[in-house]
Amino acid sequence: MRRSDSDNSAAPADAASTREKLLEAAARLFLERGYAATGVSAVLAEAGVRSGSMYYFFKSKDDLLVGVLDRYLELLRPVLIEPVEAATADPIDRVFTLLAFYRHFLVSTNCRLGCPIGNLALEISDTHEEARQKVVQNFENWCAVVAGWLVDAGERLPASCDRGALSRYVLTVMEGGQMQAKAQKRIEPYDASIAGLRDHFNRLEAEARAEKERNG
Amino acid sequence: MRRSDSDNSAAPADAASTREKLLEAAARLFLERGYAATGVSAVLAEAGVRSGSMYYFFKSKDDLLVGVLDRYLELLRPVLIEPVEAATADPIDRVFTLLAFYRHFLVSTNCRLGCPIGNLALEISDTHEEARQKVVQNFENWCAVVAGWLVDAGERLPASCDRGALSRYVLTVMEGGQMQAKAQKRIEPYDASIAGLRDHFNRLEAEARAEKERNG
DNA sequence: GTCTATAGAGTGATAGAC
DNA sequence: GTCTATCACTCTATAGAC
Repeated sequence: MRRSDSDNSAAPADAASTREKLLEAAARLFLERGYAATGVSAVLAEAGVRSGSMYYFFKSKDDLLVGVLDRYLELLRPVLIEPVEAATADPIDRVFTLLAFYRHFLVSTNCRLGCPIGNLALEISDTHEEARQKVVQNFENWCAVVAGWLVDAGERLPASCDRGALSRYVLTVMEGGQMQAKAQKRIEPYDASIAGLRDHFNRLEAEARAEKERNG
Repeated sequence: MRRSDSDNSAAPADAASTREKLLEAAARLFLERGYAATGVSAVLAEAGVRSGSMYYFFKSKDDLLVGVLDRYLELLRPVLIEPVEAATADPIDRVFTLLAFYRHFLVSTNCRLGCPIGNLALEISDTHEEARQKVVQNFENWCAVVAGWLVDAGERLPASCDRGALSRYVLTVMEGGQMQAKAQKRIEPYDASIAGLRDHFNRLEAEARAEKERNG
């Protein structure tokens, strides 16, 4: 399957690179300005790509959005989860290390941007069905990882504590905290939200310890 | 100041009504489609008003957005707080009655729309400064009311518990829960979020009771 | 696969008569 | 205060040469 000899059609050059540049530019602009407020022409300018090329890879602006959300699905583990697991061994600490990663991103952008998935979730869920499903998948995968850590925490959480439900609660607090940080352009609301969650975890861990003592 | 005799200029007819219709239409459409995705012409059609009239009351689309957020500031007490306080006397229960009001709104729209303020918060905070400040004011007023209830709860919460911080945490959970409900088009994620918060409150109340016992 | 050129509809906003 | 008409621009998307 060499393409160098008699393949005189569609010479791919670096096809991946063009597609990549479009996804990267679109992701950045959708995050900075929102989906509807970002014109295709802005994506093209940012990517240094011409209209014809974009519509070769993506059949519409909507399709580009779906591509961006697919990219986020791919990036979850290498960009977020693996660094967290490498940095932190303790399963409960991993949850808060993950939340600290988001904090770092917030601070490094002066709290202007917020969560890429969360922003799109609210903007497009009711009007772009395919993209909405990708948002849900992003949330699901995120929660599955966190739920795994909570399962790893074993007896450090009460036996009655539903790990899946708690992982979704962690997402709730993370997104709610980022929303307020973005609105206020200050990190404090995010920190306060995580502190609230930390307090909740402390109480869950205390209950688990008491449980353990009672049972010998 | 009668306007019926020699006032041959700018006969106000029902000026308020036109402005009102525009705000109502804009609020509905911004909620259903988002700010950027809503054209001025759609607002005009929905309100049954012509372009010239709109630009008499609002100097730009942005200005209309600010007007909508001002309207939400006005509506907080009559539409949300007063009904909650009328329905529920217990200060801590009032918090969860308020959260149940949002649940009702979510369910009644099949979880399609979410929180009007939260949606706009993420869409416009980074690009529309004046509107962003109105969003912040909406959040502040909401939290001030909730914080007041938490203060009313007195010794039912631990002495060390910061009521203002807790009110913001309640907002965090409410917004994060609505985001997931909207993304999934199901009420369950919202209910699970509120259940998580309820569990946290239960533990805070338990600690307050233990505190009280210790101190006589 | 990439380019240019452009279609065709829609955008926010304004002017000026009434 | 409301109306019509319209400007100047941007939007997404496509056609067809290379």
